Amino acid sequence: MTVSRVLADPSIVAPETRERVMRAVEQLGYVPDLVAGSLSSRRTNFVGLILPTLTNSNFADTSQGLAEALGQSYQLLIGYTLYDTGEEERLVRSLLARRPQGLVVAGTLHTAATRRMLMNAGIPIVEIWDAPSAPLDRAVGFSNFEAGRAAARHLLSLGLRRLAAIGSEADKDPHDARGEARLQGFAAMLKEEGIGTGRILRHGSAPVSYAHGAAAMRVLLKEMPDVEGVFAVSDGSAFGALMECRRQGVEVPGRVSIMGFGDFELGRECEPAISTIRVDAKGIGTRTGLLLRDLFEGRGQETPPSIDLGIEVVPRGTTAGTGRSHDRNQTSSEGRRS
Amino acid sequence: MTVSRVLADPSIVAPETRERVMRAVEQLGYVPDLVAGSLSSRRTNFVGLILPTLTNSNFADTSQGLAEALGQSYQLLIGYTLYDTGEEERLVRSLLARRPQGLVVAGTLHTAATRRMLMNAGIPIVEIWDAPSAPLDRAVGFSNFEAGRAAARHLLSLGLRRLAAIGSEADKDPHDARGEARLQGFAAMLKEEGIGTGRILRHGSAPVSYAHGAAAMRVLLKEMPDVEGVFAVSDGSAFGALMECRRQGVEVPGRVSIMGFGDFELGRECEPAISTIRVDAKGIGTRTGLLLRDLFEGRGQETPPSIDLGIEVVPRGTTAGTGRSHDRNQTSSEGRRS
DNA sequence: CTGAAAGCGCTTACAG
DNA sequence: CTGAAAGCGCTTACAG
Repeated sequence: MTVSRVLADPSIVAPETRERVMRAVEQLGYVPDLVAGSLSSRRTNFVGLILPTLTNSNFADTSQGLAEALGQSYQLLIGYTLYDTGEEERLVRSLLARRPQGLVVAGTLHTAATRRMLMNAGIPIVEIWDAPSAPLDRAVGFSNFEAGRAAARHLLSLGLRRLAAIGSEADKDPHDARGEARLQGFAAMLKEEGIGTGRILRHGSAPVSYAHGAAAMRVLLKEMPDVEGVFAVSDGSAFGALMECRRQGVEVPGRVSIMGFGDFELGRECEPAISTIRVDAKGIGTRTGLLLRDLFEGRGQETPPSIDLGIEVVPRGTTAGTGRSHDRNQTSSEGRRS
Repeated sequence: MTVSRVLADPSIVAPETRERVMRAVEQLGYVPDLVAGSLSSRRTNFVGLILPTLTNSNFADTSQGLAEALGQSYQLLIGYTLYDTGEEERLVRSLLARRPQGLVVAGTLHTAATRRMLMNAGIPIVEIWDAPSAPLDRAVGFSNFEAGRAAARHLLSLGLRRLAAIGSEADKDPHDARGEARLQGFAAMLKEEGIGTGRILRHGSAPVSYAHGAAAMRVLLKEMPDVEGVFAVSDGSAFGALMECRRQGVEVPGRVSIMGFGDFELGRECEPAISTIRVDAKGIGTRTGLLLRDLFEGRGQETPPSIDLGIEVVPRGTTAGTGRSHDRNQTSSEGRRS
């Protein structure tokens, strides 16, 4: 028990004893067993993290941010759902069995059993990558619906009128609820402007990436050859669409403007650079980590349950005006909302 | 203890008792505490995974493969080193404290303390993403040196002679030992062919990605304007180099051929598609997972300590011959080695 | 087939 | 400032 004290807080042990213990630890290569420690102290220092996939630079950034903000004393327990609600339920159950002190979920959060388990877990639950007004417990994110609206508003502000959006199928099981919210925001904005809903193309299943964007663009160019502006629900998909245009000799942004989402490094480094909606992916992780540490230490009760980190429109090389812009709305940025 | 039996193996409990237990479990929402279970059974069912970074699609693929092969009963404990050996040591120590049953390391594996801890851990250690002839314990990967040689051989076979390779600085801490091995293999091949070592440009620090490739290419085009072929140590870097060429109006592959490494989805979907060296990133994870399960169950002792999954040259749109190809070596594939 | 006992390796009070 | 005792919630033999 004295060893335990030396390792936990050396200052409360007499210098001479401390030295003796340290020497023994060194010689034996003693590494304390945190499994036993966790059981005894009822603190595992685990934080569970549930993501749809890790092959998405945004989610990778979020988990890096979370790991950094939690610091060395907490260990992340990561699981992937592949956008499947059944898999998510299995994952929540097995993570909870490890007795994490908090659970961070960017999954689809669907089955009733999942919700019940989360509610009854007795630990802080943080839903990330969306900012619902009434989260299960807490939320850190932004409004995906607003992101879709902002994309539409930007394309409209350039004078473009024949618009489309590409995402994945919404009513199947793997499915991407956040991407769907962006599509709906996009359609809603067009409706507000009284120009129909545009063409909302739900193609293939989540997760969407390069190949998805290329395939969807191929379909779109065939069925709507005069399309002027396209919003893809992720930068990966936007990149695929851009490459498909290049293959078909369709000029971007000359003939069609393309707008992505997520501000991936890929889009910044691409030539032309991809116009996008920036979200602070790493910041979502960092903010979540800080919130959890507060909650673990009994602080943070006054933090609002839903934290909205906002979005920002970033116009770059893949969008351009038609010349006939009769724009009422010239803003290129949503700014920060909270 | 009967509850424990029902949950572990229902068949050994009388049907009636079993039913009673199941009903109670259901009603109470009982989730067994694996922390206590682990301590008692001395099996945590944890597998530690140490990666340089998750923001690299290859490593993300490897971890997905590993997770799938290990299956539901094992939980991955993931840590990032950011290519820093000190961070790696800290990570190994804290992972070992969780008493994993196996440890998978794609880190840089540098400090003496790290090696000592790994040797004394008493669990299977699998080094991945390289296949050294004498691993610490076991290894699953391929030869990075051979990958570099293969890249050089491919560029030479196209008749290109003014060659260069771009990677990151080798003698600092963060540094990428596997990327460096590729550079050295590249230089070695050129030497074998008696045409010097080419220009080996070690620029910036690991990890290398899009922006790195662009910056390195900028430097290279300035100091070696007549360069004919470039090997980048990752497809991310190759993509950045390709974009930089486009910005500067340098035709690829017309004026300069570019070759990457890793066969990222990005390179396949890019236009022109990036010539690369394919490694089976997900397969490395899968193979490692299967090996670990064998070892956990007392099998797999006869498996060779070092498993080489081989590499394959994949010529695509960013490399083309000069016309003056006096190639002795037309092979476009390394095939599978073991 | 089921239950009582011991113990996994720590931490947390509690004495001294 | 340091040590002896109890206990965290399971699993593993061992009896019955």
